Amino acid sequence: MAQMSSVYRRLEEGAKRLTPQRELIIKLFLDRPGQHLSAEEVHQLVRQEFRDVGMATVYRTVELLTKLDILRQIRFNDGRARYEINLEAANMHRHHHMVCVRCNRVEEFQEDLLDQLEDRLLRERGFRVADHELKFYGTCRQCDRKQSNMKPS
Amino acid sequence: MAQMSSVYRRLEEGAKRLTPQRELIIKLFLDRPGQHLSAEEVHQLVRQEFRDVGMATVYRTVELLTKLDILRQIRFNDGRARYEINLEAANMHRHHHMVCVRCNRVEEFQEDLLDQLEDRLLRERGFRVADHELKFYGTCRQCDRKQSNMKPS
DNA sequence: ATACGTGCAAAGCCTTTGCAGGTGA
DNA sequence: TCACCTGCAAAGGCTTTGCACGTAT
Repeated sequence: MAQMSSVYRRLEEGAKRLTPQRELIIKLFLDRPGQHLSAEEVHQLVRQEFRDVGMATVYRTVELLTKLDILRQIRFNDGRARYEINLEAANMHRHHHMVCVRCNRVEEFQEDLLDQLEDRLLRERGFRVADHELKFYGTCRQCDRKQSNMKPS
Repeated sequence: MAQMSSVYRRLEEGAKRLTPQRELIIKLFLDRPGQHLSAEEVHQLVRQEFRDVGMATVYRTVELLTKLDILRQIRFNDGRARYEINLEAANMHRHHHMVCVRCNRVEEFQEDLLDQLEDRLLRERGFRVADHELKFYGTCRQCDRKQSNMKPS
């Protein structure tokens, strides 16, 4: 798998070892492209295969992987950090998030629209964009329907 | 001041009292449009005029004001919540943020570009956007210059 | 041998909550 | 009076750190 070897390479370049714990955590994310796991969720999943992994290891690993650009940290407004695999480094398009404020599900969408905006920020404001983050909060289709269905009653 | 009376009205509609502490906190934000204060910063500022205000009051107040749409909660990636006055309710344009990853300064910009995107999300995905949030991370003009100046050395 | 990694427990932030006392309508 | 507010202290989450013990090179 091309993604895997790229991940390994980046670990080596960072002079870091590929331990079983790290490998498992990386696989977790590779198996779930587009999922946004909290440290605790990662911990639970890892434990299913490896009983005595500590939270500290999970935190240290996701921090490491984020520094190596293998993961990306996201924060929705629930106060806890979440992580997703950085597919951009694997030549995928950047994506953004739609957070349903009723069911808390997170959907994604692709968008290139921001490129022109970033150019403008550089020209007009001298701000050189390295990364961006776009989130929509609202109601997803299902929740929207439920709400409509309830109105007649 | 038109903004003030609108704020008072919203407090009353929420059946809430305008205590000295609350008034001070609101004024803090009105005096600093476009600043993003953490609870602790608010606490320090409030204390300059009112020695014995507790953190709990600050937290309870910003939570209340956020529910009343007087403030808006934002989270940059430093783990703590920040608050800014919601000028939209005072008929100002929505704005977004550019966070400089070197000096941590936060600049703002206006943007309407997202409207068409929101329309598309509704049509194509059934997602009804209520709120959105766009952040750019990068280097501001000053930090960018410093970096360029250092290269020759 | 030596630097790196790990689990555990403790400590550190930021934030929320319980409570007894105070305050405004 | 009575619901609302407050400060204080304690408790709650999430996250980081110290430490002694492993482990790969």
